[in-house]
Amino acid sequence: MSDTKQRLLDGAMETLRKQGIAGVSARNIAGQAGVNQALIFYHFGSVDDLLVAACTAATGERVAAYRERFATVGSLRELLEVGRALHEEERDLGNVAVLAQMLAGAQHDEKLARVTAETLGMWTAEIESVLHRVLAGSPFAEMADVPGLAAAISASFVGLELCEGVDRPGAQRAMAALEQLGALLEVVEELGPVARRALRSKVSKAAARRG
Amino acid sequence: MSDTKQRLLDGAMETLRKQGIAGVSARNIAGQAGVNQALIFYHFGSVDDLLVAACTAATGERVAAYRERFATVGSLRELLEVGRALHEEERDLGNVAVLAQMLAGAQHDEKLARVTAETLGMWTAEIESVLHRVLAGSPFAEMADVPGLAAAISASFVGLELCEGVDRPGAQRAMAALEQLGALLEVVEELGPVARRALRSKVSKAAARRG
DNA sequence: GTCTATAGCTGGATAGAC
DNA sequence: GTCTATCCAGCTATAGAC
Repeated sequence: MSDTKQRLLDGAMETLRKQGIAGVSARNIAGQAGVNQALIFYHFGSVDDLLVAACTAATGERVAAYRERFATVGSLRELLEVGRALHEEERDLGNVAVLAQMLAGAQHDEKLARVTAETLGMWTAEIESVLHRVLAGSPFAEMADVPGLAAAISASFVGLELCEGVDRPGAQRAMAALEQLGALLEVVEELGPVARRALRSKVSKAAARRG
Repeated sequence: MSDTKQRLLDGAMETLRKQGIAGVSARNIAGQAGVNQALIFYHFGSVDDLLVAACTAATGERVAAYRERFATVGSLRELLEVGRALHEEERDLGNVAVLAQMLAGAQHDEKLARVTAETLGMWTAEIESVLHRVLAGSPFAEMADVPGLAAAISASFVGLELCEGVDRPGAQRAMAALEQLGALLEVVEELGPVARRALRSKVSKAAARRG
């Protein structure tokens, strides 16, 4: 990978971070990367294609960096703790913001939508594998839709990041509330058989209502 | 309110809906509204100010329209059901998408950030008041941070909307998983005193860890 | 209040020198 | 591979006729 290509990939991410999807342009990215604007078209063909390439490359790196940390998680509470730490670090690095901006842009950009779905999928798959491990042998494992739960967690983090940008105290309170919910789930895991049966029945009924 | 001003307000929302925050421009909005582009500056001063005005006006209308429906909610499960119905309707109308685009734009636009925080706050306040009513007399009421929970629910809906744009099946599965979680909370509400004490203790410990 | 016209800028993208 | 120069479209915003 030539130095210029790498600088452009980094510059694209940095621009998305600092200026958002509305601020992405060939000139902004080239300025951030410290290279000539025309090189974007020489190396990547278009701004859109550079953005796609940059998102693909960046996410692979981040997920790999966190895989190790996810591997140490052994309970729901720990998952939420690691999740919060991860969210805070990634937020400070600006990476959750990048994903949020990608998602916003992807709503009206087919190519960006494809790569963003992949990016999101990488995180969700990581969360899902942790959930499977953490929920092994718990009453949830037999009734919960683990992939669905993983997707819900991903989505919530994205939403929290965006909300944090306009109301930081509110978002932090929301994160704390989700941790309370995690603590609650742990208690449910330790329920006796009667309550467990009632639980399963209720959840089944809810599933039936959805059809 | 003159017809032109109203057309511009509607046109701004419609543009945000159809083209996203990156597609917002005086020409796009005026085209959508079917009026001359220069009138934006005559009536609102700038595109940014029009956007702010439009968001303010539109949200007030939507929240008022749903207040009645929220008022009939009497349980957590019902809240999730109304929430899902509301989300589907608002999604089809494109209103959640508008909020998501506003949040994305607000990350790098001070004026938009202020009005978006207000918009988000209106929805969160509505959810919060329902939560207070629904949780009255339940074990949650004494320990849960209801405003935090309301903020978490708002944030999750925003995240789900964005994720739905790139992975609809995944987002729908996530929504279903959240409903399972709601069914679960209802069971917890019916716990006996022993489990309830254990629950409170766990949640307190989690709170202490957060410091 | 609404229009046309336009200034002045920034955008994507390309041609062609080196 | 990288640069300069440039085209043309689209952008915000204003001036001035009506």
